Amino acid sequence: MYPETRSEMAVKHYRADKMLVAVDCVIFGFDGEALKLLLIKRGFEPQKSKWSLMGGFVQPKESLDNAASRILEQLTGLKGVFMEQLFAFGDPARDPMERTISVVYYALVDIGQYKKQLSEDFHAEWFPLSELPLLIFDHDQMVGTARERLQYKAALHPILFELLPGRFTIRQLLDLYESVYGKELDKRNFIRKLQSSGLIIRQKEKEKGSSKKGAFYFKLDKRKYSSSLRSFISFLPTKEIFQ
Amino acid sequence: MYPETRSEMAVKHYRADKMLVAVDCVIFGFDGEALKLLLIKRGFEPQKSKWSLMGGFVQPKESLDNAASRILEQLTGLKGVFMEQLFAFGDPARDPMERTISVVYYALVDIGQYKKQLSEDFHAEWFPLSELPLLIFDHDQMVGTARERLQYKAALHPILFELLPGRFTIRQLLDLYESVYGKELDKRNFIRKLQSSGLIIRQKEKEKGSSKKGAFYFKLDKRKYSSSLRSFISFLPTKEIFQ
DNA sequence: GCAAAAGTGTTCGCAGTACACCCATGA
DNA sequence: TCATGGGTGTACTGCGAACACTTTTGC
Repeated sequence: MYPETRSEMAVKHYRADKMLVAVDCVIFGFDGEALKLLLIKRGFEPQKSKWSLMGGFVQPKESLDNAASRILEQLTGLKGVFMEQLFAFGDPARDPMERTISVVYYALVDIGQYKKQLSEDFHAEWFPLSELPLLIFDHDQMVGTARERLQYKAALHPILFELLPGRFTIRQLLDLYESVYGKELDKRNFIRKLQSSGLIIRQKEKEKGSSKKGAFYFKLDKRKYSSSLRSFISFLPTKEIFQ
Repeated sequence: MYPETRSEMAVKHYRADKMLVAVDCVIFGFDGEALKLLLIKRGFEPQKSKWSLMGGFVQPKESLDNAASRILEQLTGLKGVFMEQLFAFGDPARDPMERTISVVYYALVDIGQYKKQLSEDFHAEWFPLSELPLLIFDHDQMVGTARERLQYKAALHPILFELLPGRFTIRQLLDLYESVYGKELDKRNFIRKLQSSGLIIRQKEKEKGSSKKGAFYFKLDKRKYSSSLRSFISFLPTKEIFQ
C-alpha cells in the first residue's frame, strides 16, 4: 500500500485504480536460415485475425515469471526454456479497450523442439524478423525492444546456444550469430574465441548433410555454460561491441 | 484483452482479476564519501515507521515512466533526472495486504540538488549502501537488483556522471567509481581512458577545498555524452568487466 | 579431378596494464 | 621546507584483428 500523493499520506486507504496485468512473450527461434519470431493470429476480439505476440493475463495467485512460463508452454509445449523479463509496457492508451499493463518476456527456444500442433491451434507461425507483419497495439515496439536486448545481451553473454539443438555444428552457431547481428563474421577468429572459451565439446559424430567432408558436432559444456552466463564472454569482435 | 487459457479463446470477455500497480524508486546519490540510497520512513500503515523505498500507485491516465517521475519529484523536487525502468516485481505474496505489481525504477541524482525540505516531509534519509536498514516487503530485493544493474550498466556506459554536480573534479569521479565497485582503481589509467573518451572538458577554475594545489574542475561534454550513452565506453580495467 | 565446405596458423599493431616520480601550494 | 594531494609518462605484453591456404570426400 502506497500513498498516491503527499496529502494522502495520513489516510489509511488510498484511492488506487486496479488494472489488468498481462504478460506477453517475444519468442525467438532459429531454423538455420534466419532468426524468427513465433506469432499468433488472434482468434478473438478486439483485432481478431490480426497478428500478435502470445499473451495472457496474470492470474491472482501466479507470479509474473510463472505467468510467462505458462503462456509459453501453452503455445509451444516447452518447459524450462530460457526466458527473461524484458520490460513493462504501461502507456495508458496502449490497449484501447481497457487499461492494461503488460510485462513482456522474451524466450529463446530450439525451434525443432516446439510442438507444432499447439501452434496450429493458435494459428501461429514463425516469421523471419525481416518479414514481420504489422502487430496489434504496441507489440511492434515490444519486438523492437526485444531485438535490441537480444543483441545487447548476446554480445556479452553466450545465450544464443539456447536457440540451437543440443548437438550443433560450428557453422550453425556462426550462421546464428551472423543473423542476429546482420553482419558477416570472420570464421577463423570466431572459432578461436569459441574454442578458447572452453564452452563447447567436440563430439565424435559428424553432420554430413551440408558438405562432403562433414562437420563435427559439438555440445555445450553445461557446467561451464551455467557459470559463464553471469560473466562476460563474447565471440564478437570487440569493436563491434565497444564501437 | 488476452485469453487466459485456450478454452477461453472463443469468449469475448475473459475473467481477469485486476491488480494494483505501483511504482517504486531506488534513488541513488553520491556525497563524495559513499554511494547512498534515499529511503523514507513510512508514515502510514501497514508497516508504519518502517523504512522503505519511495513509491506510489500508477494513476489511471498515467504511464509508468510518468508515475516514476512524479514519485521521484514528490520526494526530491527534481525533474529531468536520469531514470530507468529496472524490473517488475509481481510475486503474489510480495504485498501481504493486496495483490500488487510493482514496477521498479532506479534514479541517479545529484545529491546536492535535491530539496531537503521535501525529504523531511517524508522523514526521508540518505543511507550508505553498507548501512541500509531492513526494508519492507521485497524492497531489499529491489535494492539488490538495482545495485547489480548499476554496476553492470556503469561498467559499459558512462552513466555515473549523473550522480555528480555539473562541475566536478577527476578525484570525485574516481572516488565515485571506486565506491560503486568497492575497489581501488589505478588513477593514471583511469584518467587516460577518461581523457581519451573526450567526454570531459577541463574548466579554468580549480577546486581548492581539498588540496593546496587545487584540482581542476571538469564538465561533461553533453553532446558526446548523449551520443555515447548508447555505445559502450568503460573507464574500468577490461578484466574487471570481462572477468 | 573437381567442386564445396571444413578446418587450421601467423603476423602485426594497439590497447591495457603496471608502475613511480615531479608539481604546486598553503601552512 | 615540508606535507598533501594533483597531475603526468613509459615500457611491456598479450589479445584482437586481418588475412589464405590445405584438407576431405562425394560426385
